[in-house]
Amino acid sequence: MKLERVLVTSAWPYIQHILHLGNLLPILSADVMARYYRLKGYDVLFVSGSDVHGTPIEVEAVRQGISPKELTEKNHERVVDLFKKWMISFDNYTTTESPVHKEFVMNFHRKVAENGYVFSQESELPYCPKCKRFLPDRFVEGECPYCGYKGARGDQCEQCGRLLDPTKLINAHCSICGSQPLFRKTLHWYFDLPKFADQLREYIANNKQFPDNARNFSLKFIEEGLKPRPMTRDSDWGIPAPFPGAEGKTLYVWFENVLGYISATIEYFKRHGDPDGWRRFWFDKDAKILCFIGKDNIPFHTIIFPALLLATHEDYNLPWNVSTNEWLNFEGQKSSKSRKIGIWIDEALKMFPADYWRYTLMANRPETSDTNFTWKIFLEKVNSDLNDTLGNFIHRTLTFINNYFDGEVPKPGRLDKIDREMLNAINEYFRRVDGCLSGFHIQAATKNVIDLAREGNRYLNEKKPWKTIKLDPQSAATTLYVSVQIVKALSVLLEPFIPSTARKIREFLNLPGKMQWEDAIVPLEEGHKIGKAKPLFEKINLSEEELQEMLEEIRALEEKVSFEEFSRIDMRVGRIIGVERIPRSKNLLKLTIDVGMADPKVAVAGISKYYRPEELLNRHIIVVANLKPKKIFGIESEVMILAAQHDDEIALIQPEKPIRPGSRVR
RNA sequence: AGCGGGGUGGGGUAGCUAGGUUAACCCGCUGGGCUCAUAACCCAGAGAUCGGUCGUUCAAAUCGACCCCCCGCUACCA
Repeated sequence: MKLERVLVTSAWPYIQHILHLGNLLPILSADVMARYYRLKGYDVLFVSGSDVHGTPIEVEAVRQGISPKELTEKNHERVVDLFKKWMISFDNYTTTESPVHKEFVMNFHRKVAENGYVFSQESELPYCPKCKRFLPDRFVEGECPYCGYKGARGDQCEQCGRLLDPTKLINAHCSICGSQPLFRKTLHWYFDLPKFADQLREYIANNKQFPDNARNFSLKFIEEGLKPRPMTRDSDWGIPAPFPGAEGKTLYVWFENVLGYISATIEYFKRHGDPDGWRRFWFDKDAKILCFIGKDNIPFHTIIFPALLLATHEDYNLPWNVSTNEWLNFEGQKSSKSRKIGIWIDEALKMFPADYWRYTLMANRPETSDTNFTWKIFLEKVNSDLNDTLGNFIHRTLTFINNYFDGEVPKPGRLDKIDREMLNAINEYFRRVDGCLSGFHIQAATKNVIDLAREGNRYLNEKKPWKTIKLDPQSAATTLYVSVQIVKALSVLLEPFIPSTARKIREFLNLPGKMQWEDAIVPLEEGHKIGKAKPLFEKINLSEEELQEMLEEIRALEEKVSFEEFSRIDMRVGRIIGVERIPRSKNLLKLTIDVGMADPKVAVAGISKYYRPEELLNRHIIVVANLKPKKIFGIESEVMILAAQHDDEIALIQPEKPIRPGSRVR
């Protein structure tokens, strides 16, 4: 049998902020599908990355008073960590600053230009003399010349809806600093999109997978007439435009971030010592490119990206499907960082485990229309679906087997009609979930998984093994044999959606961590020993209001450390009385530090690249004295020394004059 | 303004592309059952003529026209 090959991608998030739950939808959807395909044994690669270029990021960096590089490196690191906690199974999550990406993009566009699809043209654009930058239309604000609305943006008036031009605004000002923009002539490079109209129309019309929202939108878009698209920006932060005469210009983000799908594939295979491996995904005609995006990204994925690929004349695979989700609103309103509407992915995990959110988001995934996240829905999904229906079914089944059958899958007796129907139903639900997922109906797939657990509960109630165990033990054995097969199926079927929980169930069942999709319907054998079950979920006994308060408390904590919290950190002056290198480590020193107590304390510090042992001896430094001890390289590190770090440079924090070791720092 | 999507029992979500059995499912509500299990589980019932009007048809939630309302997009908010 030929191995199916799928490249799963999710839109590259802008990371001027941490993402909110809505931003996570395409990523989470892609993860569900990537996990599903891996279980099916397909050759899968799941890639994405942080989009670190673009004006919103520059503006946010200015606001925070740091460079775009600093801002995006900081956020990228946080986001990578968060995706791990959300169990997003990326094979490669990179950034648009990756050298592989930059090099690939520049070569790519050189080719596109050589093929004659790029031309330059002069235009007058708004320029802010104070910010020293050209302003994208939406960063120019002023009075609408039609309706007089004061907050109109240069691209459109939000009041009357008319399309505007920054030159038309009355009292135009820069939305960043408020000063009056000048109009300056500048040369830009354009991508000759109209040349691809026919090919694109055919590509979109013939694509059977595209969801209706993506197809209709795109066809309409082409019908209305494609226009050449500006590819360059007057900005330093970005990828240099590789066109002759375009020195000092960078590529507009939408002409490089979508190419990240390719460069991230290249980067992955480079790292794995197979530099040509990426071609199997991008050129072999049986490989499929599957993109997950939010609906605002449709034209970039169905029009611009395919057109760019066509412009190379290299026969790249075009996206096989662009699975597009609608918006997730929060209690009826759009998520907004500034107005603090919505839930951010770091906050969410401080409230509840990732699986609670993953399930709620996928069970309520906006597929045909915008949906709402409300605390009411969250409570319903977690308490009712996960805890009561799913969790309790698994718990009652496994507990029964432990209590009455010594923890062994019982030997079934003669199967009656109900038993046979139940076993058939497992296969039926397996097929349904499989069908839903292969058609990208993720919401329906979650429903069918939970429905299987519901069937299980119904079956148990009908068979009443707690009665038959006394009157007809063989019947009880049969019932639990059947029930545990449902649990087995669930332990696989749940994997794409709530992987941590699925893994826990397999641990209860003494099954390996890695399974195949088809294993869901392979019965556990009689006599198979299972473990003790514990509740999989915890019911949330909070009201909607209390949940909102909990979120706000978490948010408040994030912003400010209370004095009490700060006071818990016991910082002391210490004197270094012993230094030794730790063998086999690259950068570790074992420091013995006098902190004013009878016994000196040990700190393992990663500073041997920066300081020689003799430089450190007898120095007064600052330590955190009440840190939880941690073993590093087999040595118990009891305290932590403080140092400032910038890039590859570090500086130890020292008291400004000698003071008795053990003195408190506050 | 144009375009796209949507308006389905009290709340939520399917169904509509290929019109046709009693409009499905979850939550909630009412009544009952069970006691293995996580105050869980199961059964039964009430509750919508599918935004409105007109039309096509033997037959429309499903197709068409018009209208009302909501959301999104319109090229730098998933």
